[in-house]
Amino acid sequence: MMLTGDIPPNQTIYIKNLNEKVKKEELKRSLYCLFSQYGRIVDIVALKTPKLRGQSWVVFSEVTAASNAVRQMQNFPFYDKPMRIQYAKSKSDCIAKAEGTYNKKKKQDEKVEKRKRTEETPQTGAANVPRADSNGRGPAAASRQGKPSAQDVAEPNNILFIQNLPHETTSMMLEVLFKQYPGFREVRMIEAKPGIAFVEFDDDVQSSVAMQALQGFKITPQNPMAITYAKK
DNA sequence: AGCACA
Repeated sequence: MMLTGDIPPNQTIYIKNLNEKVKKEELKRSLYCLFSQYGRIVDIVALKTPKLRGQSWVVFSEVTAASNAVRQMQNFPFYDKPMRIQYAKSKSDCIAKAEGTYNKKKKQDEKVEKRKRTEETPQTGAANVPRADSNGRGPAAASRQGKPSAQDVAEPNNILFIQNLPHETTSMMLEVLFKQYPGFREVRMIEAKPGIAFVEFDDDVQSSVAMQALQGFKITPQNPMAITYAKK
């Protein structure tokens, strides 16, 4: 159980060992899709600077959401690499700002302190790296109501389980909806069980994107789709 | 391996 080290809980999680080939915007979108099942996401930070590539911070509005995410998504294979998740070491700026405890001057001081420390340790060759990009807020904080409690959320996988469909729904109808998302494979319905369906994608990132996009979609006004990952 | 947000 060395998963989180001894870092105290934080509503921001720090993810490393991410696939560095994935472009920043796509990475943020996929992280958003994957982690929004645990709670409301306030911000996602990802930088591609040499020091920070392959890492991201996902900021939740609640510490409990972060805790569930740390446990349940630990080592989850994401773009072919297992995610390593910990709590972030410090509070995210966006949270400090919301709490009114953000202090710009203090931050600058901390930065020069850090710089000093790294300059004291002998550098092998490498000169100071000029700062590269740092744009991009995370995806807007959209929320979904009626979220199931995080402990009974099925493990993410490439097959979605759709419930609360009107009984007249056909697989053709669902196909039209789901095939607009990349990686779509097929819809499966069971004659004997109206109102539910399984939709398969090539991988769990793609299924997550579709889930996020179509969650709550109404085929009739009385039938908002309830999409979860299928149990294996 | 690597803890930022301007």
